[in-house]
This record gives sequence, structure tokens and C-alpha cells, in this order.
Amino acid sequence: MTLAEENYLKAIYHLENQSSNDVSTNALAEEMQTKASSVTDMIKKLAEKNMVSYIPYQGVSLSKAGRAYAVKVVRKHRLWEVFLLEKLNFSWDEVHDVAEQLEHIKSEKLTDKLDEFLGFPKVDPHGDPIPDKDGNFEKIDKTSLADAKEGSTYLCVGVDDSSNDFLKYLDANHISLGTTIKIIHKEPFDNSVKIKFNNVELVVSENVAKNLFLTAV
Amino acid sequence: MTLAEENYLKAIYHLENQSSNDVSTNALAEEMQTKASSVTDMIKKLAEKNMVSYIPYQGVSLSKAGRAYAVKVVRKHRLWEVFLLEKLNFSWDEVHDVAEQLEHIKSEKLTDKLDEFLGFPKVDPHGDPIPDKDGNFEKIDKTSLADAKEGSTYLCVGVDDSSNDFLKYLDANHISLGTTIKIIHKEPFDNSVKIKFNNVELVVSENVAKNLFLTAV
DNA sequence: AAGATTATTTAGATTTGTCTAAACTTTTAA
DNA sequence: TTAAAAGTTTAGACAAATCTAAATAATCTT
Repeated sequence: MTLAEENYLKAIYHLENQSSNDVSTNALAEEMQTKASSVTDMIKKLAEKNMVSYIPYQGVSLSKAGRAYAVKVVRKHRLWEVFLLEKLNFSWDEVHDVAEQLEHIKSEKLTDKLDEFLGFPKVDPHGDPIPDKDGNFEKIDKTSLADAKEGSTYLCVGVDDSSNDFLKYLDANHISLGTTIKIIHKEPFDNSVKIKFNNVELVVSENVAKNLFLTAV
Repeated sequence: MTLAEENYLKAIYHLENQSSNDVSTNALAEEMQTKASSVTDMIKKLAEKNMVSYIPYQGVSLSKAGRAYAVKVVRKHRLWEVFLLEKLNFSWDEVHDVAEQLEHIKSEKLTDKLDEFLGFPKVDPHGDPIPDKDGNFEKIDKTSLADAKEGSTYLCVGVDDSSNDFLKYLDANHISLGTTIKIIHKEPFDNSVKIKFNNVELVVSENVAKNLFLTAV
């Protein structure tokens, strides 16, 4: 598997987890920041390698082998994120770009030794589960802040949008994994949410609310 | 710089350190395990980028920028080797292939944080010096076992041939960095050397002797 | 259900890094 | 001091991954 192929598998995996339909060419092009025609070419190659099943005009979905491969890449990505944050003291918004590179290093031994070195972490710094050596992982039950109940208290367990700007926003406002958040008020007019944490009140936009994941306490 | 370009720079750097002449196309082809014509193509590209100076039929040499770049790659390679050996408990012969991949990760922050995490090591597991952030490193004075004086005692500080087979041979015979070695006898007939370390005597071939580096105690 | 719009694929071109085979330099050796 | 050998470069081709533009299929609209 080349670097480009790995990135496509990861992107398909990601999109499959967002809706239960087959992944469309355009959606994949958007995710990969490339053109639809390039996507068609690559999909055909992956289909030849039996990593995806593909019906022209119908979209693409991962085969068993393709999913297993994608999970391995995801495992590596998330392990490296933990390493960068915990061992090298990277900040939340800095880990992603470097992990994007490190996830392609090919050495099962490296991955497993790294896992061990980190103490077999179950989740990464964004709150996403880390698959184990066999590709198994716990589904973490989380609701977005946008879906949270007024008056209830939650724990921040993850973020969806991994853009630097969003992570910097969270850093700047001192929201991180493990922060306890109480929902003070949900404003129906613009779907903004007033929350309270560390004895500070903050109003966040709908956009932020949708990308911040919580679990009930 | 692409991955291929980085590998060429590193190879040229390596060859420049073995003899003071310009690096020939064939030597580079041998080092890169590729064809001379491919080398010529790549050299031209590197010359365009001012990473090497190149005169057709005369060979190639690194420019200042090229050398600085090569040293950065070498720095990363050697830091990762230390990481793999010290933190992840890889064995001597396993580190090289993985470090070959890791050395291409592009993030100055990662390199410097890794350096710090490892305690700013001065040498890698093969006894080669690790350049600091500014590319400076101490020249380590070492003689090969083949050139060592009969009767003298030395410290093992490095290896030249990084082939797996050689490293496995050393592992199997319990020779590692830091091993104290006394030269018992040099056999003029076949240039083999009888050495003593950890109270064990061992005869090594000329080939081994040439690839094992020592420093006087 | 036909035309318009949107989504997708195909055809042909481009870049990177490689190759083989042929041409050309340089070096070696008679 | 030339002819052969060795070393190097050029020309032309190829695979990977991408692009633009054109063609084709699917879906929406009325």
C-alpha cells in the first residue's frame, strides 16, 4: 500500500463512520481535498487490490481487508498522538499534522512497542478510541454539546473537527479533555449554548457545540 | 525536498565522508541501489535546487545548503535510533530500517522535542555522533579493530557496516557499545584478530575487525 | 416523462522517479 | 598516442498520482 492509498482508505473509513451509506466520489474528493476524477482513478486501483468494493456511479465501501488496513492506520495515528502529547509535550492543536506523517511508518513491531511504551492507552487526545493490536476498540458513547440536556453536567471526552483553529479556540478557552461542563442554557434562536466549567461561564456557537463531544457524568 | 531527494542527499553526504573526492555517479548508484542513469537525472534536479554542485562526468558534491539538509536528516535518523533502542527496547539490528522511515518526518519541533526527551544524546547506538539543532557535532576519534595495537585495551564505540547480519553477529557474540576489548593477538596470515572481553576469548575475521570501531582506553 | 441539473467517469496530459538502450566522455593500457 | 574499456549522459519509455475538459449517467423538477 502506498502513502496515497493509505490516505484514501483512512478517508473512506472516516466517511463510512459518518453515515451508513456507501461513500460517494464527491464526498471522498472533498475529504481528500482533490478532484472527483482523481478519486475515481484511485478507487479503481483499490478495488483491484480488493481493499474496497466499488460499483460505478454507486459509490465505494471498504472490504474486510480494507477496513482492517484502515483501522491499522488509525491505530498508529492515535498512538502517535498520545506519544506527542504525553511524552513530547506537544499541545492539542500541534499533534495532528505530525501524526498524519507518523501514521504511515511501516513496522508492526514499532506500533506494538509504542503501544506498550504508552501503557496501552484506550483513547487518543481527541477522545477517539485506539484500536488494539487486533483492531478491536470500545465504542465510546458520546453526545455533542449541541445535543446535551440543559441543566445536566458532562465530561468533555472528544472533538470532531480537528482543525487547528478549533483546537486553538478550545485551548484559548481552557477547554480540554476531562473538563467538567454544565449546560446552563441553550438558546433556540441561534442554537448557541451557555456552559459553565472551572467556575467560568461561556457562550459557545452552534458550530463549536456540534464539534465538542461529551459524556454524561 | 521529496523523500527520494532526501535519500540522495544523505547518500552523497555518506560517500563524501568516506573519501575526499567528488562523488561519482556509479558510486552513488551503488549506494542507492539504482542505475547510473537514474542518478544523473536526480543529480541534475538537486543541482537545480542548489543542493549540490555538479559538473558532468566529474561527479557531484554537496553545497552548503545540501550539507546542512543532509545533516538534518542524519540527526533525525540517529535520534530515532536512540529512541527505538532506549525507549522501545529494539535490538541493535532492528533499529536501522525503521529509522530509515522515521528520518523523513518533517517537523523541526518533533526533532527538537525528541532530542530533549532523550536527554540530548551525543552518539547513536552505532557510535556515530548526533548533530545538534544547529548541525554541529563532535568528531569521535575511533580506530578499527583491524588497526588496533596488539596488547592494548579499547572500548567498543561503533560499527561501520550496519547490515543486519553483522549486527546480529555482534549480538550473538555479546559485543555491544561500551564493551571493553583487549587485543590478544593479530594473525598476519589472514589478518584475523584474537580479542578478549568479559573474560572470553574470541577470534574475529578481518572483515569483522575492519567494521568494528574502538577508542583507546 | 423530458429537459435541466448534478454527479461521475473517461480521455488525454503532466510530474516524479525510475528504467533500458544507445551515444558519448574519460581513462587505461598497449 | 590511439584503441579498448570503463564510466557517464541522453533519449525515449513507463508507472503512480494527479489534473482539465469532455462525455456520460443519475437525479430532480415541473
